[in-house]
Amino acid sequence: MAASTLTEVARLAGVSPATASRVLNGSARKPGKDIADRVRQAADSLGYIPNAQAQGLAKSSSGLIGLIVHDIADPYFAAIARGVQEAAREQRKMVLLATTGGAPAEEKEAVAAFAARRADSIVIAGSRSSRTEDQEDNAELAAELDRYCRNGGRVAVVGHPVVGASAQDGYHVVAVPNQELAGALAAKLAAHWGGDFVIIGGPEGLLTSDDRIHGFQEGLAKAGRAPAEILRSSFNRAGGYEAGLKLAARIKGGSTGTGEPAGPKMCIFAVNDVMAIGAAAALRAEGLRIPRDAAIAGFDDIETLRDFRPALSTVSLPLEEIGRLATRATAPLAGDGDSAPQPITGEVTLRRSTEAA
Amino acid sequence: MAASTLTEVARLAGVSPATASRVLNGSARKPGKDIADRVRQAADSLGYIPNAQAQGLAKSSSGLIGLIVHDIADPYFAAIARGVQEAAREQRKMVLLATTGGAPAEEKEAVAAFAARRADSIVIAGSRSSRTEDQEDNAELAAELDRYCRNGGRVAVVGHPVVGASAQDGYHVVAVPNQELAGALAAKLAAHWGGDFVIIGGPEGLLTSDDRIHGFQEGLAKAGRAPAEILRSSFNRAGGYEAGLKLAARIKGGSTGTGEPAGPKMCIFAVNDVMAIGAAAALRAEGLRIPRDAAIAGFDDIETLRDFRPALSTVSLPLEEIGRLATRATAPLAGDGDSAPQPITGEVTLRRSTEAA
DNA sequence: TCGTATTGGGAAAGCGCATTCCCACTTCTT
DNA sequence: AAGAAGTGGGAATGCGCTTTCCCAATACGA
Repeated sequence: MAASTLTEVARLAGVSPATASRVLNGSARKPGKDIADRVRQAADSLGYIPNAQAQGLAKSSSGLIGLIVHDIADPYFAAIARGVQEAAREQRKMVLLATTGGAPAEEKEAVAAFAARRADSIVIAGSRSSRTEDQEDNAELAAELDRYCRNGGRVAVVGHPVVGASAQDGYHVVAVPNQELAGALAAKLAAHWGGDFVIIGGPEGLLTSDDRIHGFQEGLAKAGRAPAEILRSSFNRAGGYEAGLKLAARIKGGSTGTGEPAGPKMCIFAVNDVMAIGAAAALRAEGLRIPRDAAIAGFDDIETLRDFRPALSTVSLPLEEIGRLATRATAPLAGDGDSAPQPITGEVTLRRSTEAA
Repeated sequence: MAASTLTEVARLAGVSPATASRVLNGSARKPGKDIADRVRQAADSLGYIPNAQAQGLAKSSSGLIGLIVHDIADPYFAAIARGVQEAAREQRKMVLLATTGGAPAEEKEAVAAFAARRADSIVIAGSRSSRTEDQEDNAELAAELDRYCRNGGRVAVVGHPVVGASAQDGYHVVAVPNQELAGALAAKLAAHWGGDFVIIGGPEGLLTSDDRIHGFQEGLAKAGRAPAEILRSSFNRAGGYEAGLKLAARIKGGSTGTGEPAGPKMCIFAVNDVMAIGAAAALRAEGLRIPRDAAIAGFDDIETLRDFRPALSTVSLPLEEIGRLATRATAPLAGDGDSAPQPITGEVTLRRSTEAA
């Protein structure tokens, strides 16, 4: 038994497919009440479910929102995804998910796939890369997005515009003030932390990471502090752990042999919470304690990580809201309010992990 | 400028649409090399992207996999989603996401929506409910799934079969041995824990929760221990916290006033990690320490929570693998190996949180 | 009363593609 | 060398739906 079609419903109800279509799937013209009832009854006696593909083909709009993330299991993206999902529901659309690991080439594929499915809009989350090795892929991604936009697609990207994408109609950027916030964090930290600062960053060229590093250094400078040393590693827990190990060795190297590290305590800023947690784990594994032996701060304020002890100082970002806003920005009706910059604000949240002993 | 169509490509290449279709979108018949090249060239000079909707309509299959979860931001589901996503990629399909908060009525909606989009298969993660209030919705969900299956859809459900769904062709269940594992956890815990056990469970009728509770009690019984008291609350962190507060009061109630709780220490089993973390946070907020004042164990071994201190004893579940297997089970080719039960195995993982002082 | 709007339903033409059938042509077979 | 088998391309149909256009029937004003 194949799914029943509109035509079958129409036949059962004794009307034309056109009429059936009009009553079942919202149309401007509303057929008479009696006829409508007959059709509706026929429809659910047959268990009719409209074929969205056919509908999409006919009115060239699919009711789909494409979401591109690096990794859906990363709580950062998961939180954004929840927001997107919520907004999608408001718009009565479904979300199509693509995970790319952050590679521009994959992102381009995803955009093409979304375009193929005639997704009404695309939301791209996740850091952009400005590495030279990604340059070509970025260009292709930009081209793909361009074409998608020109064909009436709407796209919103979280954080930075795609490198090389021309600002276009239907192209929105939800700007996240990474730099400012990192600066604010540095300022607050500098206010009651006398020691050196070290930054654990992602690979060079990861815009989000670079912005946060940059902002942090700026904040330090404004506070009259020397710039922090920068350790680069991968943008995830493993990267944080690895960097943490290095720092632990250094901290212990200055030890006086009493088991107590010597020298001024170090304050570590990891460019995201997950890395910070990794670094903290490494320190702990090396027998160091936080904040006794070193302070540590992250960025994002991931919900799942809030129960971590010592509580992590970080910058709270309204991730879910970001997802929601990005999605709403792509809603057709949002267009008239035009590209009013929806301002995302975060908040420096100091907790136990950076308390001076 | 609208997206270019196959016909336009064909015209540019000077061939018929049929030929163009054959060369561009895999067909059994391969046109001559020279013609193929011409077509391909025309295609990418026009930036042709096949319209997946039209393709789907024509061959009635969409290349879509529907995934139903309670909440994508819950790390449990996020992990499963990652597995699904991976498997989908293997099958060169995209995943369509629906979040339902666990309500059977919403799940039914989601299935209908997936059916409308002609998703090739549906993966349902998340606990089933057997509550009487959900009975009706469950029946409707089952009916919807039934219909979907009869129309050639394939579905896999993680954990328990949907209540009332008839075992059918194309209907797979990825069974998770919650009960056995909970029993094994109880056994191990009982082996070196003399005090009382308390279970923090989800609402009654949540099958996953009930199974874990049941299995735990069984394990206790086999070890010759009295059954544990059961506290019910919601299946998330907040629920765990709430229950933890109650338990904290109880623990402190027995206090001798020295700040040290008196009486035999209590071992808490929360039916999932997130609840366990919530409970632990509550105890800590009340000034209690783990495992000094109480032991606590969870279930799932959520990756993000592994850095939590004291390290949480739990049952490791291969969440990602579960998602992968569920998705693969719905792959057409997986059908010939028939419904060979893919056995999921977990592992009791004892860590610091249940160490006797 | 006739003629003009207006309403309400049906017929038909796509939407963009896959695919079946058909036809012209080449390559073996005996 | 003539017919059979095979090859490679095009015409046409249909997937299930929306929508424009058309037509009959009713409503209205003069």
